[in-house]
Amino acid sequence: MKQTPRLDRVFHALAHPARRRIVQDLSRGDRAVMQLAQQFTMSQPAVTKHLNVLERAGIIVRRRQGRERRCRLRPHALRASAEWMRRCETFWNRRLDALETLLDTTAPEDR
Amino acid sequence: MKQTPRLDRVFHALAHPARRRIVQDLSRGDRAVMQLAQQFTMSQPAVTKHLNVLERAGIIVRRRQGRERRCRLRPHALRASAEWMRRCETFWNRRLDALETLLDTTAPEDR
DNA sequence: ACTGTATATAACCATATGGTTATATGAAAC
DNA sequence: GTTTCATATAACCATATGGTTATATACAGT
Repeated sequence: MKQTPRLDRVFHALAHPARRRIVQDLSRGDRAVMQLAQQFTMSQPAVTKHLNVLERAGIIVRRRQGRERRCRLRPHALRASAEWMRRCETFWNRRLDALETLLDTTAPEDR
Repeated sequence: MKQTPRLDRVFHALAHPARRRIVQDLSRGDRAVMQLAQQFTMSQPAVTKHLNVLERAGIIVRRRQGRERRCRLRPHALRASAEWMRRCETFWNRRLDALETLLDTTAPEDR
């Protein structure tokens, strides 16, 4: 994934349980990297890599604060992906509605 | 990803543009594999692989019909993922609300 | 300046992903 | 039964992913 568009990156970022857990944690407030890393068995560099993935997806930002780097969620970044899924369901429902209408109008006696 | 839970598989499945395109196409109606493959420059086996990913995620099902195999969307499979994202936003909004309340009550003069 | 703490980077490794071509299978048509 | 069409599988390849350990960097405290 060299220069992948947002949707790719966001969905990919959310496809890993560790990253989802990070996101959920951040949805309750900002966290330093160590605070996040403590919850996992994996090494600190591994956590940093996950944070990089989330940052590239636009889901989080990191800013220095003293010697820590605090991570903050930008849930706005999830919007497009959520929209995509919603739209998909909408189409589907419209399809179901159409089917129902069809059944109602063309073959009521079959039901 | 050996025995990954649903969320992992669904998000991963949606992280590829070809697979999202397939899903969008299927949201307009069932399609045979060839019908789907024609839209892409990639080979038919590549498309089959993408369909496998979508099927393992529970997003589509395939059934024989004559010598074709028709693909059908099961948008229900997207539900859990959409919910997850929605919940994440909800937490975030609650946090913003709390912050606002805090600002209102503790330091109205700073605004 | 020196030490410790927080985080990032480098180098490495095993496995997964996404693609290819060639071939096998399954049902249809002749 | 042989051919043909639709699809899947096998074998292969390059690159990406997710992890590790060791090391570098950045700031804080003394």
